[in-house]
Amino acid sequence: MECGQSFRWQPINGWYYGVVDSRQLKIRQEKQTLIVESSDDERPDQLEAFLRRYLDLNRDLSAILNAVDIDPFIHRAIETFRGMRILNQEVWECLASFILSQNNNVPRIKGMIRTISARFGEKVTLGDPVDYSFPTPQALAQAGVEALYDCRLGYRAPYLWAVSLAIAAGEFDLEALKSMPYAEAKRKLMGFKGIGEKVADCICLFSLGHVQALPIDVWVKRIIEQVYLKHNASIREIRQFAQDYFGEYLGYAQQYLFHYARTVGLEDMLRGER
DNA sequence: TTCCAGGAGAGAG
DNA sequence: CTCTCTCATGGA
Repeated sequence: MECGQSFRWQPINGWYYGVVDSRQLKIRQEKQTLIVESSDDERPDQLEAFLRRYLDLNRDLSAILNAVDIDPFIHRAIETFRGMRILNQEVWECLASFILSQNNNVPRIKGMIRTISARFGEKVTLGDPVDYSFPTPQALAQAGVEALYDCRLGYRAPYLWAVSLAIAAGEFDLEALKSMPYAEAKRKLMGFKGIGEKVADCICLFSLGHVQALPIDVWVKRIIEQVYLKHNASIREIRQFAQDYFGEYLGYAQQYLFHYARTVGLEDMLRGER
């Protein structure tokens, strides 16, 4: 919930509160049991099916972790954070959120998303705290680019607005994206201004199920350069190495390394070498 | 004050 | 193809 995939979860005295697909969820894990409340009036079996999908619980995690547990560095990350999974997020929210993420820090990304949700989303709550659904493309398109500037999105405002317009007008089919192979979906996404290679990979990994995708941000770049290659490298070289080295579950490997470097420290990773 | 943040577009070489 | 500059904003 806190590893930088979703910007919508907040820990409040032992629970996580978040908004997913227009419902507020309140969740807590007790050993092998997940305790869940939803603001939506939905059948328990449907909610369970939804969460299994969202939390990627139907995937054999140990098989993936065994496949990428190939050196002391990632081994330490895996034993520290075993259980962390790649979420299957709603595509539109993921796309819009990572447009806002560029050249930005996590607290402010969360703030921007909170602002546009409060202004253009719908209220959803279990009581306290109140939260808001992520605004639809139609809502943002209708709001106008000036209203998005007012949300302090900076130069990202026109990027988000243009994407909202294209989707609201039916010029871009989000559903079609889901059935495309990785390379095609990525290329399609990069057609938008404001979506470059890194953001496209985030969308592919966090909402389209392409676990081979590798978002290369400043942290992943540092990790591959300093821990593995031992020299500065281009994005192309980093991607080629990582694909050859970690294989088909590259996206999962990346998330463990990324989270370890950010929370424990890159220095600690480097010291971990014998 | 200066630096940096889950980058990307535009232009130059 | 790669390199460089610039783009808002706010927290450290």
